[in-house]
Amino acid sequence: MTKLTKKEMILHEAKKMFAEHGYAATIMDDLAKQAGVNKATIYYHFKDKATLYETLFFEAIKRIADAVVSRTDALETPEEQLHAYVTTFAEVLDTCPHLASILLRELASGGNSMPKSVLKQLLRTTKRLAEILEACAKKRGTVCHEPMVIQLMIISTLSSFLTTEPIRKRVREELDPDAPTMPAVTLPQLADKMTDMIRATFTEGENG
Amino acid sequence: MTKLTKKEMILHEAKKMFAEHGYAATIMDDLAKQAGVNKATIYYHFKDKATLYETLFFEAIKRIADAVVSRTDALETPEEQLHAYVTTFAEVLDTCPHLASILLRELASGGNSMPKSVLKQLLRTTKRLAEILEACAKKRGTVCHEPMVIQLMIISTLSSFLTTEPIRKRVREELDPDAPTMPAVTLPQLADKMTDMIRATFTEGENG
DNA sequence: GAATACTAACCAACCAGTTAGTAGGGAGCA
DNA sequence: TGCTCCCTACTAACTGGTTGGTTAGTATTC
Repeated sequence: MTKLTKKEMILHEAKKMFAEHGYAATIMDDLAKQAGVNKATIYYHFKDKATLYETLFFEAIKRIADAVVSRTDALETPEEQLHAYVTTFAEVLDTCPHLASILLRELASGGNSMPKSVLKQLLRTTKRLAEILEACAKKRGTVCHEPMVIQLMIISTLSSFLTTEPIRKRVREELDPDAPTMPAVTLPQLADKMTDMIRATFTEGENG
Repeated sequence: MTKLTKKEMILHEAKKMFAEHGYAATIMDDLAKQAGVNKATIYYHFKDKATLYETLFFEAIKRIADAVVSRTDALETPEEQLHAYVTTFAEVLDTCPHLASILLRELASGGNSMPKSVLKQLLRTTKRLAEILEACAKKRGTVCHEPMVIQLMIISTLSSFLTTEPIRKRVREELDPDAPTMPAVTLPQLADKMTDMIRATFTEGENG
């Protein structure tokens, strides 16, 4: 690993801290200390706390959107595309688990502090998923389910799976060592399982 | 609606504010103003900010756990129980949508600030779900899937459905009026759909 | 008179953001 | 080569508004 510049150190530590503590509870003095930098250096590189957050959030979400769109575009059948969609989402979240926390927090606050730029990237993925689901539905002669529900399900489930590892550990250690805290499931397995579940909503058929 | 006591007003407004802004960004002066109460009155009724949060969080989570356990206990078949489980979760969250935000935020932070008392209540529901899923699996001769994954999926999906209404509105208004922002789906419908999806994981069979 | 419910005013710590200034390196010039 | 000028990157120290929590005291009820 090559030595990081101070600006990179700030970005790196900020991602961690925003994920761990949330926007409000991330303190700029602490960030400076963590990054091994004078506080004013942060303000030299970034306008203010909000801008720093936006920069970070946008980069991460764009990485997901790009990956999801390009990976699904390369495939033929909508079923393969669906699988690639979920798996890619999972993979990118896994390489940047901080994003999972940040996303969940944004969901929690109803997107209060979600910049428009970020929302646009998110919408890119939603539209891609909508196309895929519609193609799936058409093929089987059923209706296309509301894609945003599926989208929400995918994001929130994958994200919370990643973020709750410490909770599950606490449950095992403090409360009940025999609790069903899914020791064996991995993220790719979860992605596969979710793909299956979504596919099943088509074969099950509509009863509503 | 009968007039609320000051203590009740504090609890009521606090729930709203913790949900909307999160723990750190909820300011006690603002809370006092919102509740129409002197700030010292809050500290007369509650030891400190953390205790207020705990009290509130515990009451809400206990309400869910009680409802889920008693409602599922009253039913015979595991399929009915599963449906009741999801539906009850959805109903209670719906009557107290603030809890959804708070839960998501706790998931996001890996349960950092989750009191043990709350965790215990949550574990009660997880164990109940594990029993139900095991019964489902036994009946069909398949394996019991990791119940905590299903639990996470249920909680995070229902919660984010409730909390993201403002985001979806923003998408429609600011970005794209034709975006697939699920205008027609209601919470009970979502609960039904999720029940179906979970059931499907049993009939689909194991391929791993 | 003692307990309960409440308040105005206060305080110390905290924290986002600023200021005024330094170190160092490169371009232009004699 | 030596000099000035400027620019980028960075810092120690400060500021002023904010915020969790306290205090000392009042009104009311039992």
